[in-house]
Amino acid sequence: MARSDEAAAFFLAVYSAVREIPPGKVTTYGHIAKLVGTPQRPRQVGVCLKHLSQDPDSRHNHDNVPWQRVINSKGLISPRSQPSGARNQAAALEAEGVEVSTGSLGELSVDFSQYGWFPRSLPSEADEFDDVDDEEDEDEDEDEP
DNA sequence: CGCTTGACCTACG
DNA sequence: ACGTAGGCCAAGC
Repeated sequence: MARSDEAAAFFLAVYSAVREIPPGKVTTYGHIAKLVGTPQRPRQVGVCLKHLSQDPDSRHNHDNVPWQRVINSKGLISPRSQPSGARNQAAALEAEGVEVSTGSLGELSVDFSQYGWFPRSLPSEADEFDDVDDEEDEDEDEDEP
């Protein structure tokens, strides 16, 4: 198995995981990284999405992968380098029905307690989350020794 | 062909 | 609660 294939598999895994995110919900890069089996490589997830947005001809693009539903662990949208991208992502999230709060510095924050999609119980994703009532469905089908 | 940056996260001080 | 440090891999220069 060549490393290139591994990388490609990682890309596909990320796209697949992101695609699993239901509309109106958001998740973090770290969570996606865990879902793909690489909890120690959240950056690559972002890299995948970045290339994804510039790959309209590829099998995976904006229309196929809801990259906008992926944000950082702080509950804030990564400003990439310019607020344009983050702002666009926020707009897309709002279009999905996700409420995005804008800070004075132009920071876009999303409430995980409301729109956070987290299959399987994950450790402290955020800090200030005491009670999270179950509302969505949950599936467990993997194998973890 | 090698160094730097980056849509990040967790842990430690 | 915030700042710093370490890790990890790919794309860009």
